[in-house]
Amino acid sequence: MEHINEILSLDSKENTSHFNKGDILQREGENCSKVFFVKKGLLRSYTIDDKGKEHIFMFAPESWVIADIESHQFNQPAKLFIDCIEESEVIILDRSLLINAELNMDQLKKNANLLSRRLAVLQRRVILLMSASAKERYELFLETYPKIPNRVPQRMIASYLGITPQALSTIRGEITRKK
Amino acid sequence: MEHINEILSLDSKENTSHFNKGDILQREGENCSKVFFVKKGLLRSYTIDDKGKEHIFMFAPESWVIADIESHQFNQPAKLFIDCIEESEVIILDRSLLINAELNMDQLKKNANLLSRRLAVLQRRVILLMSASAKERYELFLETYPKIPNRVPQRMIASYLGITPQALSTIRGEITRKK
DNA sequence: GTGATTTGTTAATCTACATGAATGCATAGG
DNA sequence: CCTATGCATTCATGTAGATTAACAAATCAC
Repeated sequence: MEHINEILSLDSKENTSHFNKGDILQREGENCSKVFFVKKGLLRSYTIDDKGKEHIFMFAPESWVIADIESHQFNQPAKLFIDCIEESEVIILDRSLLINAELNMDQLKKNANLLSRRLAVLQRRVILLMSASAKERYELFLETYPKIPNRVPQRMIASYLGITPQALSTIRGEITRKK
Repeated sequence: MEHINEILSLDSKENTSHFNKGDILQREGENCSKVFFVKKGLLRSYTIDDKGKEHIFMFAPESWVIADIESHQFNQPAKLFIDCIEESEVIILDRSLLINAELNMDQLKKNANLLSRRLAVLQRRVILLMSASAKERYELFLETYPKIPNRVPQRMIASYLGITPQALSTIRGEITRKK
């Protein structure tokens, strides 16, 4: 998979910022057009609904890109919070760089491929949310992202799956009991 | 919004195929790498789960593009069915055209923008599926796609929202009763 | 190290939505 | 034209997962 630093041929050292666990890189409502490339560590993006409940949209481990594309595209203030689950090193880019940059053909094609991948993943996620039970979604999550669960508290996995920590705990109980 | 025929500067008449209501353009399991641009009419893509239940992934009215990006990206047989809700005129392209075509800079940038739009829409959809009630999702659907409901049976709207036709009927009852 | 906060688990209850079945209407096909 | 099939609605019942609460274990703050 192509990565944004390859695409833009970034000099990584100069552009890298360092963050501690819990540091918030973007807040809901902020006027923000940043794109975050994770060199090291683990970020997440999430919304907080009217009842104060968090809903994790995605995790971004090493070499992933994370951004609030909806807000960028519709020129709205940020809908997503983005923060650090672990101590992280992050390259922060402005979206305009990706739009206006003098990218060559090859870089543009890589970028299109990166976007297509994300689309593919989201297509799968939507279909799962509509058609699969919480247990099925959890099991598929473990298969698809086997490294994430070791680095992330259960309650965040529950939040990503769209269920409560209690429900996830029960599911985990069922799975281990069966073995 | 840029459209795929602009991007590729297609001679639309030569490439257009005609379909009747109910015609199926792609079936699950097929080895398929097509992209469909809707010149006229209305298509939809959907999965059928183990219990035989349909889950509509998207509607594609005039000037929209519809494809099974997940299957394309991961080189898998199609997961989605694609068929006609209305009599339609469709430009069928092979995905390879979009990858390998000698697109110029401008076309590539338009394509990236098109992909970003779709990502933005899917980001919103995932967040809604996780955080909003069926009623909220229905009301937002009406706001976002005000023309679709007139052209599509209720059961398909229900399927798109991830609920049963009965549940949607009850919601509609509540809404009209309040007015 | 000690108290305080966060986390994971279990259990009792509640609720949004699914399921299944019955009914009236529309549309289609012979 | 009449019958058959599909569609929307309503209602009775079932259920996955939410909510609330209680508790033990882990982590954090100082």
